[in-house]
Amino acid sequence: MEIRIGDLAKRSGCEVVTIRYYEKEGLLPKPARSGGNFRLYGDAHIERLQFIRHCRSLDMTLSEIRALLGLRDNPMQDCGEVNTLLEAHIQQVEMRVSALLQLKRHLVDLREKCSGSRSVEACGILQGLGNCNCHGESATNSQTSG
Amino acid sequence: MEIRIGDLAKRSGCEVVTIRYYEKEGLLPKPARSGGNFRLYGDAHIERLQFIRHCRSLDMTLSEIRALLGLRDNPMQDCGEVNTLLEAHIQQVEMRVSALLQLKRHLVDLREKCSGSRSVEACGILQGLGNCNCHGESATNSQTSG
DNA sequence: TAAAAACTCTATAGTAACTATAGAGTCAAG
DNA sequence: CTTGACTCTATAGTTACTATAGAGTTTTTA
Ligand SMILES: [Zn+2]
Ligand SMILES: [Zn+2]
Ligand SMILES: [Zn+2]
Ligand SMILES: [Zn+2]
Repeated sequence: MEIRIGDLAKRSGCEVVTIRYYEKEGLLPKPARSGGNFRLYGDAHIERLQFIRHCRSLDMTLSEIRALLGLRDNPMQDCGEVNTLLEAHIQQVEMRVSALLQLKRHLVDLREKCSGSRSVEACGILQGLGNCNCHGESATNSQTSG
Repeated sequence: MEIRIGDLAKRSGCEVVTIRYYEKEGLLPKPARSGGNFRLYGDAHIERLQFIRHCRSLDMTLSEIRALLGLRDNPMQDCGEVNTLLEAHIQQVEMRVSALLQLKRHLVDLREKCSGSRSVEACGILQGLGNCNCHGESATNSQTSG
């Protein structure tokens, strides 16, 4: 039961180019090839790709996923590392959420500063963006982007 | 009162290379140069960079910031567009937060599935990552990354 | 005054996880 | 036998930077 890359893409909800990209990155093993040099995938590939996509839908990085796949490929090990990785990922998500919530409070504050349609020059939003004391004194590099 | 790029970096909490990058991207106008070809900045640059950094700390993209700077540079306009842009940004943040919260519930679910230290092969976490029905039937491409 | 340290310059490549494009080859149907 | 759908490789672009190389400038120090 061998399928081509387009079918694998449909089954996994993953674009064809992305599958080739995962192969290049070493997450998916190189599949067999047909006479015409087309990739041919079997059940193991399908399942592995679904695993990867599931992890991606949980916002894990490819490097985290690589680590999980590595553990999965050595099934005799203790699963403590799996727990550690998951725990670290949960904490990252929590931190990101609280950063975004703080950021949103700030944005909503800013929105209040415009009391209707007037000139850009007088708009409290742009003024608030220019000279702001909401982060403390000087502009800090408290980046939250990722 | 002209300062060099290193001083501007210190004042704005922004790296030197980033300042040059903003110049290349057209967010900061090209400054005057000294005899030795060093960039020389004045008050207008300092204020403009602080504006940019403030917007960045609110997770705005450079393209959003470019739009705001464009409005700021034409002060006679109606400020409706500023409001629209801010509103759209707030909504993006809200969507990202709710996506992350959903994701976190999922991760916490998964964490429950391991009941202590055993082999990777038997670990409920890895099994949960492999065959999961939590998103519905097949893996959907409900990506939340950005 | 000369050497050393600190700063600045340009240009280029790398990061993450893809997406888009060009140009050629393969396969099934009409 | 041609059309269309699919696949192949290789390369460049995306975002907002970061890192590096190699050279020139300014300031500090001996
Ligand atoms: Zn306004
Ligand atoms: Zn602020
Ligand atoms: Zn376990
Ligand atoms: Zn799941």
